[in-house]
Amino acid sequence: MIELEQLIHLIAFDEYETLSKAAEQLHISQPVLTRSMQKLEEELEVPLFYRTKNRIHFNETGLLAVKHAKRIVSDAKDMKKQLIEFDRKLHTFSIGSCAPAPLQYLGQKVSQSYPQKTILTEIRDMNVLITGLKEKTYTMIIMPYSIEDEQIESISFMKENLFFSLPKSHPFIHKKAISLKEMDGERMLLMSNIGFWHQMHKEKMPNTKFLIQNDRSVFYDLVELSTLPSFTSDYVMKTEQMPQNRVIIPIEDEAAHATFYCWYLKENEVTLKSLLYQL
Amino acid sequence: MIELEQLIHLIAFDEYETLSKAAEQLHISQPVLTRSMQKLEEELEVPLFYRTKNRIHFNETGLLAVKHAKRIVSDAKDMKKQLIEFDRKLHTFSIGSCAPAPLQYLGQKVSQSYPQKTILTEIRDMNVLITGLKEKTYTMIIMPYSIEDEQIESISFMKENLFFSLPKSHPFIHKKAISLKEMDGERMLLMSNIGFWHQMHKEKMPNTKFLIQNDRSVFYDLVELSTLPSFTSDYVMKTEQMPQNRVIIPIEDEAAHATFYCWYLKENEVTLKSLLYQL
DNA sequence: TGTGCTTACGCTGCTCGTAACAATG
DNA sequence: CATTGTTACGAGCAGCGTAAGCACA
Repeated sequence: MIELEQLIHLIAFDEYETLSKAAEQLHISQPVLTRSMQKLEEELEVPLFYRTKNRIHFNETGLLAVKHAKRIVSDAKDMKKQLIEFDRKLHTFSIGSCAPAPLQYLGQKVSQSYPQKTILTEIRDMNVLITGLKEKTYTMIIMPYSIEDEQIESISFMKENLFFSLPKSHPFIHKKAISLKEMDGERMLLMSNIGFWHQMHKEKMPNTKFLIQNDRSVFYDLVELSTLPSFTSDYVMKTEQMPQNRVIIPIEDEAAHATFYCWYLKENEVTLKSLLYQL
Repeated sequence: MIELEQLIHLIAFDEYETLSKAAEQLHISQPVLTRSMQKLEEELEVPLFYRTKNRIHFNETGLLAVKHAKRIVSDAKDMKKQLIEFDRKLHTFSIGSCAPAPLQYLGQKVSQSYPQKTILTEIRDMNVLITGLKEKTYTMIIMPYSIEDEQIESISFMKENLFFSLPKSHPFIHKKAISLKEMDGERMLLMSNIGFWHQMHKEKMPNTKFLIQNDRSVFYDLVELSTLPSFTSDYVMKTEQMPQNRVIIPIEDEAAHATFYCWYLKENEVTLKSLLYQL
């Protein structure tokens, strides 16, 4: 059987035009190349070169052989790449989410249920998530509504309710609840990367100027030191310390109350059983 | 780089299910297979097997690896086959003809012009010839009419005229010429494998019973020893000895006079120059 | 106890690089 | 005489098979 190494030599000779140069590029001695090509011809049982005493170049069969060789060698390299990628996916639990809170929660649960797996989490637009789930980029996605179709199953696993976080100087601090519309028109602090909540804010509060913060600690500093209103949620309040100088007021709108669902492919139900049991 | 041999081992293990059986089939010792598979895993940088102390079988990645391996190995084997076939075609001058006489003539010319080439000659139906020329099964074909299109060029190179060969007892022996129609209705001796002439005979002499002979020497014996009419041609008479007891009469019909043309692909014009010059 | 995989070990022979040689321009 | 390809030669080690070890049914 021919060897891949011989094919690599062949391709190098095609590229560098003389055996000497090819040998140099391959970091082998030139006689090795001579023999390698001789042996390849023997094994293929066809001549691949025209030879004169100190010059060698491809004949037509040789040129055809190069084409085959390139394909085979690239296939072999592809094989390695694809297997590594496949193996990586086997050991990765990939979660895509429409919002940060349920992602954080689910991430914890997954790392408990599958301690040997790498966990990969992302916040993305909902249409991207659905495509990704079907294409198996994601093992599981988190969505704010449920589904049940031929491929996909879903279960609810947490709720999140938004609140206004107002400075004590704010005129609304004595209200029992406030609507988004009532608050619209001010300037507000807002974290970036909050998934579908961001879209909701833009829609329901079109006249508000959101001062978007990428850095979590900067955001909290500003909440503490400024009189700008901001949002918070019951999940955030459970997991993070609240500043003292703020009044928390419920939001009336339906849109500020989300129920989150895990979506997963039915074909993965068995593998996911232990996790689903936890939720 | 992985080796094709390792992939062959992998495929054998897939087929025979235990290393021992695969090793036996491959005519190698079993430890060689153990090491070969270990090394393959190392080089691919992924585990391919589940192992217990005395049992080994594929994991999911391994099954995928087998698929890749099968493709690569079969490609490598294909490479050899295709190169051999390509090389063979390079050294073969293949002629297809509609009739035997011009084929014999052209065959001689070709073997003079390309003494290093293998010459392959066939008599086939004309539509088969044309397809074969386009598909490069034939280097050149011989047809009874000319052509000139985008791909194909043709030149005339010989004529052949048929004659009746009659026993001296035949009533027509004093005629200057006879038509096919006049002779129709008798029994006649005919060689097989005479290409398009056969079709012509059947069309122009529908009431004649042709006694077809496969063996050339039997045909000549019958011509000599029987009183059955037969055909001959100016080309045949030039190259073969004529029996004494026969009278040769020209045939009137156009259909009994053929001009033969070499057809070849324009792209081959350069390669064929020395031959074309001879014709 | 037989089957199957892995590891240990020693030997063979393959393949490497160096060197010498031949041809070419 | 610099460049290139082929052949000769000796050394090193890669990979082979045998044998021993270990687990399992």
